[in-house]
Amino acid sequence: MIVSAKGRYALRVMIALAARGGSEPVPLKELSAEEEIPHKFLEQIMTELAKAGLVESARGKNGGYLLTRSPEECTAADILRVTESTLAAAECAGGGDCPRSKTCPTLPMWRALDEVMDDFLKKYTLADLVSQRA
Amino acid sequence: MIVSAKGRYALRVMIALAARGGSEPVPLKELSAEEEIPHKFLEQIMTELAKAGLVESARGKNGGYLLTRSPEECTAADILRVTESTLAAAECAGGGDCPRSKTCPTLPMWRALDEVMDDFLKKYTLADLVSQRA
DNA sequence: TATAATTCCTATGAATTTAGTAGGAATAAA
DNA sequence: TTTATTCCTACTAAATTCATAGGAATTATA
Repeated sequence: MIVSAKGRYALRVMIALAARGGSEPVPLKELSAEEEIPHKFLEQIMTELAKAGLVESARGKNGGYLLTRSPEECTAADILRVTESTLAAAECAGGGDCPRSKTCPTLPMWRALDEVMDDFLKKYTLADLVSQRA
Repeated sequence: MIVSAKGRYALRVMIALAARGGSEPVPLKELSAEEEIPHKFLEQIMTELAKAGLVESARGKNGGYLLTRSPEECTAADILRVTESTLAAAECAGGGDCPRSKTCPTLPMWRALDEVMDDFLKKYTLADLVSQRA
């Protein structure tokens, strides 16, 4: 049970963007260097974050990425929901497709765990996380 | 972020054993059929559970598996700790090996999430789970 | 003692997912 | 027109997950 590198990278990049606080787009190249994330991999991640509306991009020279919301209004849950194919603890938790779902003794637990995790991750905003930096 | 099939199988098998409540060893064959888990895969899982001391095995004819503790004293956390290679939300959470760990703004969150999940899973005993069955 | 039913052990393999790479087209500033 | 950037599509290597396979060791019982 683990958060993927993609998810961890996404979170770190978003924190880095929040820490800058600026209105100037930050080029991927800088983010990649700063956070030591492979350039092309980060490119894919930024694309997903942009599609989800968490960042916006500026193309061409002097382009880059910017947060679309204030750091107080963007949570770890928002970000991880984008990059993690599923945030569910067990895939069953979503699942209408499991034939056992009607009588499965573990399903309620998985559902409850999902909620606990989601509630937890919602409590951490980018603003909170930036202030954690040493 | 997901619990593996192995972990889900393990939990279900342990619940099935708890539901029987008996002192007769239950052969893997029955568990496999009842829970629709591939026989040879379940064999591996039972071996791990046995090594961890959660079940004991009886070899030879009329052999099988038995819980070593009462269902009230065995939690979902105990079981998943055995089968999930890591229960940690992010691998960093364990990590002395990450060079960022000293200043990483996300590490405290991952650690806290681990604790939340572990506390949650500790609250579910096999006795609780058996009583959830329809 | 033979037989049948079981666990134990070791190895292998297929499918999926994850993490990363590659090359170039489109866009925009200077 | 050059340069710096994002955008798009495809590919690939490695790891992990989910099994499968075959037979050895052990034990009850007829």
